[in-house]
Amino acid sequence: MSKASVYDVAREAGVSISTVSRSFTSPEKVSAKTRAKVMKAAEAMNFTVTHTAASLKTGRTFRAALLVGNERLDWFGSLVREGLDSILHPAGYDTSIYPIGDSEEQEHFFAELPIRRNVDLVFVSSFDITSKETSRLSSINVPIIGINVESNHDLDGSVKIDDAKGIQLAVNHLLTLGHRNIAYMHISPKSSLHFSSLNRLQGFLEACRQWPEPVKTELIKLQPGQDVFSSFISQLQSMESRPTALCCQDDSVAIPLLFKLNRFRLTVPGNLSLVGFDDSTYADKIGLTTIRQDPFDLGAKAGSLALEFLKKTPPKNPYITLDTQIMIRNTTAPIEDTRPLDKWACNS
Amino acid sequence: MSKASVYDVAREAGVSISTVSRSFTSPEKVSAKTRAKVMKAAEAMNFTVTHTAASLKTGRTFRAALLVGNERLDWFGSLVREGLDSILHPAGYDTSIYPIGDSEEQEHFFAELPIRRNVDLVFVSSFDITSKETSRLSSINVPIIGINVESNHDLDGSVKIDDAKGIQLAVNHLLTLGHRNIAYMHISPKSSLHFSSLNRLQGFLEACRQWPEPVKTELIKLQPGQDVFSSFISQLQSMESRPTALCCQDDSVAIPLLFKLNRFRLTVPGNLSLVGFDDSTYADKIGLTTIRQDPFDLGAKAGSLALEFLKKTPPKNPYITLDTQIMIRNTTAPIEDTRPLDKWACNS
DNA sequence: ATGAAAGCGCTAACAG
DNA sequence: CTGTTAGCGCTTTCAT
Repeated sequence: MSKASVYDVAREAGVSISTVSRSFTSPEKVSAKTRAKVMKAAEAMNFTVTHTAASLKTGRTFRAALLVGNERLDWFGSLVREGLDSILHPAGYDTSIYPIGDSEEQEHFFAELPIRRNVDLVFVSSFDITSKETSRLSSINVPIIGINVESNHDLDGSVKIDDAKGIQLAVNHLLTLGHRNIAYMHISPKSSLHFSSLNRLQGFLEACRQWPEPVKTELIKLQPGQDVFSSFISQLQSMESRPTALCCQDDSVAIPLLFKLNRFRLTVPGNLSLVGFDDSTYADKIGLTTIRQDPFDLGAKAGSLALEFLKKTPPKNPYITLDTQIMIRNTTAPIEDTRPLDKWACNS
Repeated sequence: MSKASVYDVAREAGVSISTVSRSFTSPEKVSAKTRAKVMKAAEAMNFTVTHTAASLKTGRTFRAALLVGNERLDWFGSLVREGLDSILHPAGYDTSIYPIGDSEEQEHFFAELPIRRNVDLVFVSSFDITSKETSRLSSINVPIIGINVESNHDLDGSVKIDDAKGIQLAVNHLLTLGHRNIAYMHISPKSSLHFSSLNRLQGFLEACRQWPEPVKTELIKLQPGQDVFSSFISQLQSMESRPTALCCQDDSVAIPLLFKLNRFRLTVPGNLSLVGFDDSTYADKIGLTTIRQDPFDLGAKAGSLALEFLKKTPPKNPYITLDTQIMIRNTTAPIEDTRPLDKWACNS
């Protein structure tokens, strides 16, 4: 039976209910002997503290909400979640996901704010939340931590990476290898106007511009759902000069492309140096040079940050930017090793 | 302020707290006019029902626990979670993950059963739980649903796929294409003795055996972390005859292998037909023939099942097996199109 | 249809 | 160190 309450345990152990309660919540306030008695009785009766009842008294729910966009939780989202949980769960917090998807759903959520008084902590992960919404969110009076969101406005804390700096790592690697004609492939921003895509694109352009020698850049747009390889080959035709290197917005475009290139005998890095972004699934096994970010760590850092707020010792700097790192593997090579791209692009 | 309670709303609306409560929990028991008043006041004061307080009275926590192994939540796990949430969240349930990892953690969890009286629903997803544990779990007296677990013992319901049947689909496809020498590549079971790997392996063997003509089979073992391609090539050397087709335990071994094969100019399906399992990330974009399962659906079905139990209308058949499907793409071809494997395998 | 009142199971003063 | 007591915010009979 799962019906034992503090009263039952108290009776069984021959103590008062407060002693039972204390044995669980602040063991140091109970003599070892008494506690032992209590614990024994509790065990025998399969007693467990009911969180919901405790919440009522303490005002803490030990719940956290993770707000995400309604896209399928991808590589990034799942890892963020895990990182968060890795910190929060041991601290006694349960995290649930609140998908804030289409704008109707979103409107409803922010109007009702169903999490008000039901969570102690709110995390907002990389979705396009307006500042009006954040400010409304802040009315629930619990710490709000952003994970990979653009602005820190009305956020108690945030953890993010510097996308522009990341792509700069990629560009500089290519420039150092001697490449002077570099393309950037990205998903058409009209459909997914996530700021981090924008930052990567701008970071790419900026990094090329800053190089002392002239660097030629080409932009390749991808419609969502469109075949990466076909788009690449098609848009190559209309370029006046062919790039020797290609930066991709993220691994999820680089990997299928790399795959098709291999399949159609276009060698990488022989014909083209290729860089991804994320260091996500398969990047390592496949040998893709890419920019590494660690979503698990983003989540974990966000969790720790949040816990600090709860301790009433507000962290000195609650706005964290994590470093990215370039993982140099087998898809980039010096320009000397690269045959001119136009040798093959036209008749493929 | 987030402090409005039923009392505040009652005062504001000029009604009793019971009326406020009823307006939210059973609106039909309140006259439309009164309800309107209540709702207006509630809105004005940003009132939201506090779940924890409600739980205390109703005995329902509106929480669910998803027990998983401690491996990183992968493609499968994340999708199961999402599917579960897609049903449970709209029904008012919050799901949190309880990683039951190393055996110490596991022991502690099952000894303490910290979720007792704290969740209304328990899901157990694909990890190796012993029947003793399941039975202990069932002592908490809430519906327990298995997702992709082997035995239904002590489980109120379960949702799974038939792994053996799935791999059979793959084998029969290859046999129909004329292949009579088929290899199976799997991760060494000593490290991950998940039953579904075992079922796939056995299903493979069984399917080959059942074919009216003699079929030669080869088993290729993979140590976790070991390079797939190197293992493949190495073990090929010691085979007396070379397979023309290869079934992989799952896409996560097929994809890197396919990639390396392409890179090293070993054509698929020209030299070898290749089949994966899962239809996971990139399988589609890359054109991998594979067996499709839908973890999202597994989760969703599990969620619906659980909800039925809560309605006190136990579903007639709570043990569901979902179908798998073969996705025929570009990595399999008739035997006539396949050059003998030994033409290239030895000098690569 | 509405209100009064009694807890749900726990924690946290406050006493002793 | 331990016990008594008063709620936390809600739901739910039971009256009216």
